[in-house]
Amino acid sequence: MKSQSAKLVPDPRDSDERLAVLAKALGHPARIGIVRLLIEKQTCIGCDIVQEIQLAQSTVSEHLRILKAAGIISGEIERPRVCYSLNPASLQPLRQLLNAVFDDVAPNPALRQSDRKSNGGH
Amino acid sequence: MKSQSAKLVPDPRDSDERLAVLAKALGHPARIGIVRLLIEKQTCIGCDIVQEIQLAQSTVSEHLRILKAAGIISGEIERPRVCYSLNPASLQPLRQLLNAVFDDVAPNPALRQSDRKSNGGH
DNA sequence: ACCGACCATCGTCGATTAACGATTAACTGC
DNA sequence: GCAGTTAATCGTTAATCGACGATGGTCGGT
Repeated sequence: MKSQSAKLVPDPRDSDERLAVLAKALGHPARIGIVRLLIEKQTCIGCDIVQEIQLAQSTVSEHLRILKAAGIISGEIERPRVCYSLNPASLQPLRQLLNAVFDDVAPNPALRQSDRKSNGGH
Repeated sequence: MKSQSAKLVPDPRDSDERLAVLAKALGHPARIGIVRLLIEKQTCIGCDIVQEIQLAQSTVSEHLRILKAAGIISGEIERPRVCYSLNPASLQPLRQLLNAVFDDVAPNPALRQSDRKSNGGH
């Protein structure tokens, strides 16, 4: 038994995996388009997505499935339609990573961004 | 003639493509790990990345190539090493999209999320 | 009770990706 | 010049992805 159920020290690799799943789910133009569509219309959308994204219905359905699996969107059944909506909280980790890239080392309170780009010599 | 050289109206699909490239480049745990490593150490790193990421040198090199191709990192040759560093500006579009996901759902006063899930009738 | 709308799933195909070892290239130091 | 270090590249293999049509299931309307 490896007995790793107790997560005293959160392995960064664990987090990497989750972040990669999120990023990968966004790693396709059609899925970016779906997300953008949901940002715009905000309210849930049904088969309109198939109209907007120029792909076969089954293909769009697959993209929706991937986004759903990553937790980025959620579909609410509303017969005979399905209403999709964004799940902003799910993207929080990825957002934090990107913010960290900008703030250089933001999440670490010890390292201020006083010398952000200075990095004088090297 | 399709005459699409003049971009009077920026096609959103164009942007989708670029965003997807960025997201896809981040869509792998090893590459997330590299980015995180660069956030931490900030200063450029050489072959230490191979040490940190538990993969063969050639594999790590390939991941670095993908990140470089997406513009997320850049490598500065410093023989016999190569110094890698993050390219924060490249991630700006993706960051903006994620911020839009958060902002657009919340601050819209017209559509409160009071009946987000309730959605009684329709 | 049937038809049509909407969506998910399955199976398939080609294209792409991930990983590795082996090799090559560029430079440092002796 | 030769050996050592570090990266990039090549070639191969297995796995995954993307797209599609076809199929089936659930509801609303007539």
